[in-house]
Amino acid sequence: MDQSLEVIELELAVLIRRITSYSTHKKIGKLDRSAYLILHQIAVGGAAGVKTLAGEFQLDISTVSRQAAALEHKGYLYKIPDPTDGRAYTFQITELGIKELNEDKQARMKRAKEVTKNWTDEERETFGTLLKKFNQAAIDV
Amino acid sequence: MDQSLEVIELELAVLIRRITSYSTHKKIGKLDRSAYLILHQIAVGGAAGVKTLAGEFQLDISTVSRQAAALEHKGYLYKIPDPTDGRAYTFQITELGIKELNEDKQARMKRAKEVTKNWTDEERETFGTLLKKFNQAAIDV
DNA sequence: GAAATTTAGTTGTATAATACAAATATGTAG
DNA sequence: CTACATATTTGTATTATACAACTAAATTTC
Repeated sequence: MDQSLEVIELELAVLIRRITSYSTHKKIGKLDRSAYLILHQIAVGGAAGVKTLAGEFQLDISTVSRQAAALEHKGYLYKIPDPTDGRAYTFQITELGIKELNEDKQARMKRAKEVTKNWTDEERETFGTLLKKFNQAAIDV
Repeated sequence: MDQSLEVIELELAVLIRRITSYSTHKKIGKLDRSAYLILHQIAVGGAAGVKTLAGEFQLDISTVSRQAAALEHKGYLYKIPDPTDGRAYTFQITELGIKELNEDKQARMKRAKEVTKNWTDEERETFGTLLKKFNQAAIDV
């Protein structure tokens, strides 16, 4: 088992390096990773406030506040005042936001497709499943 | 296949978020990811200059130069002048560097172990293999 | 072989993502 | 009503990074 753990920890470090390197050089679509995840989360989970989003991404509220404001500015999100709490807002995704999210998703899938072009379908399937499982488990570690 | 690619691209984005978040909050050992990868590379692949290292990590030479200088300052690396080229140096790892690298590796493995504590040995094995395969393929994408 | 060009590395500067702290405005409890 | 708590925004500092300018040494060109 230690053998596998050794591979996993090293390759995770390498993966982060590879992907962050890639994303600084060749921008994927118009969205950076944070923007992509925020739009995805809202598209899937519905309107949410910065506090909720920050919790989900384990980011500081101030960071998400700026990111959401930027997305609002670009017309991908709009603010809905909470009718029961004058301090609170939720962000909802716009049509343009959905369009951009989908374009970006296609670009990201394309990249994943290129990288895994010599893989079997089963390998891709398994990789996705294990990544998801890892992420799920990594929430509270 | 699109289904798998969709999972992969999303979970990759989430993974980066999780891990970078983790590493800003709970520092693993004394080494950040760059430092860890540089020490690992030199420990495994032998002494190397900043240009070589920068190529391997797809980072700018100036970035690696600073990182290597920091590691030298901490006593984890030392500089060896290239006898055939007065401009060039290679960095070699010190005993202290090896010690620190191993401690860090243990800490990283421990974290990977925690995250995958409910996995089967086979899943860990497969995950490591596919991560490695993905990284290998991602070099030239 | 001197001048021009290239190369290895360092240092200066700018940018972007982030956290933490302070500020604002609204809500809730005593 | 006053004090405290909460949701969000804004100010400031840090860090990792890239790009550009620089230094010194090597190589090429004439």
